[in-house]
Amino acid sequence: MYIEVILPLPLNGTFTYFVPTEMESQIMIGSLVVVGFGEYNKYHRGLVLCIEQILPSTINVEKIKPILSVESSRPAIRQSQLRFWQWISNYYLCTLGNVFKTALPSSFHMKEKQSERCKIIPQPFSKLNELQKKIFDQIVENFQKKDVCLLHKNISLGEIEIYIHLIERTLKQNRQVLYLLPEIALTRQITNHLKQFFGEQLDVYHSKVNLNKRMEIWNNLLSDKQYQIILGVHSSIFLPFKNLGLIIIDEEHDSSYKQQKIAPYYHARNAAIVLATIHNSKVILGSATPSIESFYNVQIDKYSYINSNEYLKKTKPLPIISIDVKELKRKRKMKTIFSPLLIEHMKQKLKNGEQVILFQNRRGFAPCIFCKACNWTPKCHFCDINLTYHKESDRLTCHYCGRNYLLPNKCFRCGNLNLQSIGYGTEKVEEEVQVLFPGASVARMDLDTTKVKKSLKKTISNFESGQIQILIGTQIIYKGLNINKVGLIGILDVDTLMNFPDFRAYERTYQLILQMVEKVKRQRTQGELILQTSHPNHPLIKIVLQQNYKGMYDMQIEERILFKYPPFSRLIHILLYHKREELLCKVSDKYVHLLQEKLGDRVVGHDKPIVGKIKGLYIRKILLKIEVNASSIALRKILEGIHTKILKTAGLRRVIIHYDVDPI
DNA sequence: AGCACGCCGACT
DNA sequence: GTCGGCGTGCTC
Ligand SMILES: [Zn+2]
Ligand SMILES: [Zn+2]
Repeated sequence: MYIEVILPLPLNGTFTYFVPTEMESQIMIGSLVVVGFGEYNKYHRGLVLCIEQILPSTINVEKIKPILSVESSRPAIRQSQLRFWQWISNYYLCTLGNVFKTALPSSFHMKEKQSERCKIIPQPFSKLNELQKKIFDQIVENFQKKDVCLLHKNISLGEIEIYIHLIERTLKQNRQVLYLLPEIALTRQITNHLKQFFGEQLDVYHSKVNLNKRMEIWNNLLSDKQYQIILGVHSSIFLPFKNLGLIIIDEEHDSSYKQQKIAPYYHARNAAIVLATIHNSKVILGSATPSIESFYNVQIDKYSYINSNEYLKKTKPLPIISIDVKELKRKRKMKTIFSPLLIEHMKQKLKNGEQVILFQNRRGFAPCIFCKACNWTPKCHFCDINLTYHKESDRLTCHYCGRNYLLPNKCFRCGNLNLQSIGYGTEKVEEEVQVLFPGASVARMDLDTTKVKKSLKKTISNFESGQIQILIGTQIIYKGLNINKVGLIGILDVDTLMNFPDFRAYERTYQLILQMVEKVKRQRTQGELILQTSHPNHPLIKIVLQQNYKGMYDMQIEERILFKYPPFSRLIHILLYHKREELLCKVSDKYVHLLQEKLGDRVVGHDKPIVGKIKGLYIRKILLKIEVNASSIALRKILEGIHTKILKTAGLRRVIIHYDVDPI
């Protein structure tokens, strides 16, 4: 007996192995086998894709090796999952081996915590209030017509109660539920809440859950033992569900849903919607700031829509103040990075016993230092980027490769001793706060402070208990920080957020600020937001001040139409990496040429990305804009053809090629 | 991807 | 002489 297996490698196609007679009875399609691969017979786990009694004539008999053992005779995946894998591999332009590798719980990350297993007696469901009931009924009604419903959340809605009732309804129909969240840090609260009602029926699945537990969840789902609820992050879309009835995708706008590290670079929200069609399942997308894409799908009647704001009586909007720092600088009133008004409000809030959060999405002390005489700036030797000065470690650090450098005492180019810094990160904010508010207890929360074990948890609990008065942080403050006595959030530099060179920058900025607004509104304390910007009259700032989602959408959708950006096209980034820049340019030109032959003006451009070199590899980026209704299989064939052509060309073997479909 | 083999320049 | 970077072939 011979079998074709998928191996967890970025190689196209399957590999043929021989099955010794004594193992034949254990082999089924979907079984897991252990095989030796390559000259050293490296052990790999393989998935049986098909079984043959006779050897296919295309392969040399002598090459064929026997399998070493059967790891799992029972199929490890369901038939429907294979179709899903195939879709992922075609759409996200990767091999089935890539999908196989990410889909199965791997024993790679061995550092795990013990999962606590406490018996909980399920409580009766709490009753929905009038509004929640209304929305629940509306969702159920919408599901009759459309499979996907976008729920535009509002803080006073209490959507979790609605979700709980929808879950219960689905379980009653003997169908499974997948509840997706963008980040592990957000699962804890929801777990605790859901456990109260669903007890053992709920399982949590993500990479911090220990491997045994993950295997147990996988096997339980395979053996039809119970109908259950899975709460998890992106990877849980690969679990062997038998019969999904509902997928809840909460915070659907969050870009963490997009896998960035290894192929397949899938978007879990979009993939989950495809998974839902395979299962004939319903989908709820929840967000207070829906993504442009999802809201557009509402406009074209693909998704149904419920705006909870329409059901609620108008509450007083949270005060947001914008401060014109350009004007203040001109009048020389910006003595620090804080405007006088911000300082005034901070003093007031602290006097009231309230807390203050200062947001600056940049860690370190200064993002760039330069020579006053000749403008020289220290750069990373391996990356094309300025080094960030970190005062605490007194080093220059590259944020792309992590290398540290000693601080130069003079300019390397002209020897001048006068080195200055421009811009500011959280460390500098912290320092200035300590000068301005000498008595206050101040903490900083960024990648550098949270790298230390348990320090994130400690800072969070110290802040929540009120011991910390002023918290300075990067985006990390979104991770599981509950606030209840915050009187003021100051966004110190809205301009860098807005001016980020990406067509989604305005959408992101809006979402980031309005998510803060939602956080502040959730608490009893009346809070406010202060935005420091140089463009107080910018349309986006005005829209943010009005807290006008539709305004943001209208403004953005116009731009998307004009420049044919998503949702009016599909973007694909082809990223080329190589050590030598000249060679890379040549490949890039050739690649573009070959692409243009087949795809014409869908090849929009190729250039150096903002950071043109990372970890010693130069980078070129080719941008494709593809029609939304184009066949991904046809496209895959074209790209595959060009890919092999390039790699077969003499001298270009070592070029690394990555496809990023629907890049974020 | 990851490994071995073989080629060529450069360094003790 | 030999070490190491780099191109190439190959994995059932
Ligand atoms: Zn200089
Ligand atoms: Zn670097």
